[in-house]
Amino acid sequence: MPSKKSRVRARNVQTGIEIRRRTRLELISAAFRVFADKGLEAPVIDDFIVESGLARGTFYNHFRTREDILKAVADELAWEINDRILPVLKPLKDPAERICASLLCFIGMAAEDRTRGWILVRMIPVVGGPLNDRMRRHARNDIKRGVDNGRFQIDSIPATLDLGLGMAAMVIRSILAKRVPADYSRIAVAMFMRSLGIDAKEARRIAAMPLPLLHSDASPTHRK
Amino acid sequence: MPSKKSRVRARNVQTGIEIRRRTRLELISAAFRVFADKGLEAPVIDDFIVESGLARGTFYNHFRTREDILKAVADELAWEINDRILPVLKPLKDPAERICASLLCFIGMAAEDRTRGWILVRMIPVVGGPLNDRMRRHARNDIKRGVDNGRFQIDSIPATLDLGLGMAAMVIRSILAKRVPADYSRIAVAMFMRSLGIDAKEARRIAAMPLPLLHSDASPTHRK
Amino acid sequence: MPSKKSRVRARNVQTGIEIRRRTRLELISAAFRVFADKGLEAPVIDDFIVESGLARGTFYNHFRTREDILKAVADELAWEINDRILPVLKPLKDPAERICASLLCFIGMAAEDRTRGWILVRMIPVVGGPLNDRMRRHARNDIKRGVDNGRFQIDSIPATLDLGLGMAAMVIRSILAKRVPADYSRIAVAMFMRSLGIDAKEARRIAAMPLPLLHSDASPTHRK
Amino acid sequence: MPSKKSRVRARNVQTGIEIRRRTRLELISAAFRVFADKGLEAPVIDDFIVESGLARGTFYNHFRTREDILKAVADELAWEINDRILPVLKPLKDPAERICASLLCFIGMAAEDRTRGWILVRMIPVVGGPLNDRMRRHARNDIKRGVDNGRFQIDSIPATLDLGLGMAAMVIRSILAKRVPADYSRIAVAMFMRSLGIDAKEARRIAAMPLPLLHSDASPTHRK
DNA sequence: GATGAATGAGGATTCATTCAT
DNA sequence: AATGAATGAATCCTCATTCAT
Repeated sequence: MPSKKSRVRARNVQTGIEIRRRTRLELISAAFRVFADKGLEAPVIDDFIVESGLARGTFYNHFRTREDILKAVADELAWEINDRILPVLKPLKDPAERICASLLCFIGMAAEDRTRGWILVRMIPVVGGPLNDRMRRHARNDIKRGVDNGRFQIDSIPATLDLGLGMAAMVIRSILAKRVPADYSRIAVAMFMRSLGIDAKEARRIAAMPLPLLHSDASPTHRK
Repeated sequence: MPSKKSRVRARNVQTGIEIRRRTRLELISAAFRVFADKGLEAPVIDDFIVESGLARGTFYNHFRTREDILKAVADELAWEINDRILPVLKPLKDPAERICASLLCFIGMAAEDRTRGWILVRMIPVVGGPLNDRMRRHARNDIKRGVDNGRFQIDSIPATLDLGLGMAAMVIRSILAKRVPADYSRIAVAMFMRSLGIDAKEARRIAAMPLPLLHSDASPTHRK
Repeated sequence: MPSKKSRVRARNVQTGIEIRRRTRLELISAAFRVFADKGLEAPVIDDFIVESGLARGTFYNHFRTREDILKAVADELAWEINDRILPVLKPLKDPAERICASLLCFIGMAAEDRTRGWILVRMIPVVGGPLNDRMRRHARNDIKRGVDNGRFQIDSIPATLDLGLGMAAMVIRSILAKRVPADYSRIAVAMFMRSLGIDAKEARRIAAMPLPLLHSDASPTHRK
Repeated sequence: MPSKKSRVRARNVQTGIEIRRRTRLELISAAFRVFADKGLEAPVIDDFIVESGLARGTFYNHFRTREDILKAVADELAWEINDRILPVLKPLKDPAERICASLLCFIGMAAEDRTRGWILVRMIPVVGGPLNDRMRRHARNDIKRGVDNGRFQIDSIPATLDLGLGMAAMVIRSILAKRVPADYSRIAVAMFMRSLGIDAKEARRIAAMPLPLLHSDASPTHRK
């Protein structure tokens, strides 16, 4: 049985770790806003400090460079997106439907929050693929299963990813920068489905699937 | 009839403009070499000055920031690319072939020179469309003609551009960053053709067209 | 009788001189606006060039330094002010009235045009006395005559000038910067008259003299 | 009762603030010496850094421009002047004597040190009134009391301030720039007193009051 | 005489990083 | 762990001046 002293010690350590975690999250969230505001290259470490209201030294207690914190922000983002996409994918079996749903959710989430959207637009060409390993695994699996069961006819999985991601980045960009029709993302995703070998009619049908919180279904939050 | 004075004046101005143009070009060309050498982020304005052999003030007479001169380099690049694509397009009548050739040439030229490639990858999401008006006009015309003569079935021209450009950017990126097969760009472009409604076999056939100086045909210069 | 040739030559020279004079005036007038806008120290030569629309070299054909053109502007100003004050003084014999009228006109002209006003406020402490010799001569003469005929009792002419000029500068400043009553300058000048030995009632009477275009009589042009 | 942690924290913050204050004062004092040495316009930021022995970045942590630090120096000066004037005023009850003493001390201190003098001459038209709130309060109170007890007959308090400050600025300027008699400031202040309604003889009597360290009593430091 | 392109010394400014508290 | 003052190398930028046309 642990002594009283060691229990107190444990709680203190616990609290310390907890505080540290929170400080870290505050820095990440501030950095998120800063990157959204100024792009991925312009920000200087001072911007993160000012936005977070924390001290200069605190930043260096958690991150060493701008690149470091950008990575943390991107990671945070990828997890958020995963968390929103997975429940939607759960009931879907057809690889075509799963990929379509993933892309629509992805685009939808980006369009729903300008900050998040611009970070993604700027990050996709930098990262050059799905934002984290979990996403990458899911994408590859779905594509492979579609190929295996004859739903897709494609010559290269990397090329498929390039096409899908490139499309997504440009569509998000268009939604953020221009006036586009409400079903713009569905049109673009349907086109992409055809490049996998799905015929036009079927592609349109799939891309019309009902989804929570899509750009096409609800007017996006337009915060600057 | 212009007076002697005004003629002299005109010549002086002309000469001035000519000198200015040349200086500007020299700066742009030096900047291109610098970007090639150090990447897109590292260079400082001093690098452009040293490389060009011109004066510090001269740089500021022509550009205000690093971003500024990068944009000028990209613009110059767009014109070069146009100049390379147009002769290739000349003999082609079929809109599908024309679009395919444009994309292949574009990707090919980008892949052929790492500097050029990274500049393009970086500029595409910034510009959000064809890199200059001439390119944009050509692209739109070909798509429209394809739609009119029944070659393409698409629901949105902007979505088509987003798909094509996004694909191009990511493919260039993959060629520059990863090991990809020699015919990678042809595979990706063929996929894109299918999203326009071209059937798979035909798409592959078109994408296999012979072209001068393509990534598939000549190994790219791999300077870092 | 001059030959035709020499007459043409004469006209040309005449025209040349005329053009030069006009260019010079244009530079001075541009500088006037610039000094008013940015103060006496901030402007750089480029500001004069941009404001005038003339060429860099042209500036150097007429002036060598910023100090040079400031002097020219001040001179121009002094002449303008003289030209407005002298006709007003002409009918006045009493030195008290003459000095009062001079100060009121001076303040009035400064208040009437913000540009002119701020230049004067900024110049008075720099010049430290009447703006040019003609003004200085007039002021001294009037003070001396007032002393000689017993109208003024003062112990020092320089101190009198310091008091008058200092008052004028601060009053102009107040009119330009704060809300002051319409007869503010008349109140201040009346106070100044008392320091010369004029009794209060008389001072107020004199300071109430009718004058053309005074801040107290007509609402000033408030151009920025 | 504050926890040990918060007490430690408080001390740390306290110490930080203390250090910051000291650094700031060191910069201001170095700047004063630099202004004394080179005049008000010539110094460049590097001069302040070298003179203070602090780092370049430290300057920018406290001030943004040369004008900024000049203002800080002037402010410091205003406090010093207050501190010198107040003990002199203490025994004086008569508002006329108090105002007279204030002006004489003010002019005297300015004349006593060229740097201080030129800074004041330059700041007065910029600030347009007493240099800080304490001075302003004192001046207004004395004027009001003089009006209330019938010692002064004036029509406007702001005009009185304009007259007094304008006079002081120009008198300081004259003392610094020209050869003037030893009792110059007393003559000018006596004139000013008359404009408040004090009769000539009384004005001269008051202005002759004995004062410590006046221009008339000690020859000023004439460093350029 | 007017023009405006180029020049480069001189000075201003930033910002990643350290470190005592 | 958090803080924030100080640091100074690296970099940016201005602007008076020249000079060929």
